[in-house]
Amino acid sequence: MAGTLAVVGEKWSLLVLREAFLGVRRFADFQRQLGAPKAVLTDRLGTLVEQGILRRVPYQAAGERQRHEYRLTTKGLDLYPTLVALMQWGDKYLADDVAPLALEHRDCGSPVHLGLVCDDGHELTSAREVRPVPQAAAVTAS
Amino acid sequence: MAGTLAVVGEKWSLLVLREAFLGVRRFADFQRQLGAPKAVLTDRLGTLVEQGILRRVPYQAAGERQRHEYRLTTKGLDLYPTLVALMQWGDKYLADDVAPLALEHRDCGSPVHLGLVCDDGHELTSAREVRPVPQAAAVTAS
DNA sequence: GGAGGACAGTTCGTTTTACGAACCCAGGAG
DNA sequence: CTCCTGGGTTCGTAAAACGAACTGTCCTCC
Repeated sequence: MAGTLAVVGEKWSLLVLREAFLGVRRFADFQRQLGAPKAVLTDRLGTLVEQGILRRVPYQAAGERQRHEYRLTTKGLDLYPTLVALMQWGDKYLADDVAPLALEHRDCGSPVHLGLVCDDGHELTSAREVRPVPQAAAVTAS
Repeated sequence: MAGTLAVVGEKWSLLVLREAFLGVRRFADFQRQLGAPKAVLTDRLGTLVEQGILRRVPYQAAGERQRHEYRLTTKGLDLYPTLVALMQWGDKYLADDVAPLALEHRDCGSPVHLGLVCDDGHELTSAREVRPVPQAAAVTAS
């Protein structure tokens, strides 16, 4: 967890990723949506690319010179639950004036939410139902 | 989401909460576990209390003077999925040398994981299966 | 009753980081 | 040839984080 935060815990990283999930790909659009200083944005996009969370893909729009855009990798897509978790908490407790975003299952149209589920199929409602069990490190030596 | 990050997105906040979920309650213990500067810790604990994520509870251990400890509120407990999301991503991609923590359902003993589920009961495997639908703000007017 | 020791902080000076504004460069459009 | 846009870089300043030292209260031990 500490490691994850070291990777995406800097000030704008997760917001950049949110925009990426919403389809933003170009530098200027990130900048407009977030209002972050360009220098910071350059740095954040750079580290996200370094970490393999985003890719820089060259592309060429008609009648424009070559540019590159930023797209999520699988590693980046797997951060989705984190974003959703932050979003759901915010929707529940912060009651922003900004409209929340509903998520629906593309296949069936039902609303989607994030839940803790156990391999027996129960869905848990509270953190209290979870017991943390420290694991031995993956030691291969005797 | 931006709001959530404004609340818990500062540098040590989520790590403090992780420790809180693992049962840490006292200032000195947080400090020892995290190695954060005391000034920062004071500040983070303060804002978390202000935000109603932690409570400061006075208590008195046998043969000690009165102290106060920090405990999670419901609002704080509801951040658990966020922490789990960060943890699972880290376990998957970061392969720290530190031992991961397994989570099991207190009732049935099965491992617990975080998943996106829709109200029809499907569990989704990828962010791609989700369609974000912008909501109108909660306007009560016509 | 005085010394020493947690515990829970403050205070202070230094180093990082974020911020905002200005500047730079390339390619197309007019 | 000049202007505009996209994607940056380079400043100087303002805000955080850091680490070490200092404060104060109560408790135990001598």
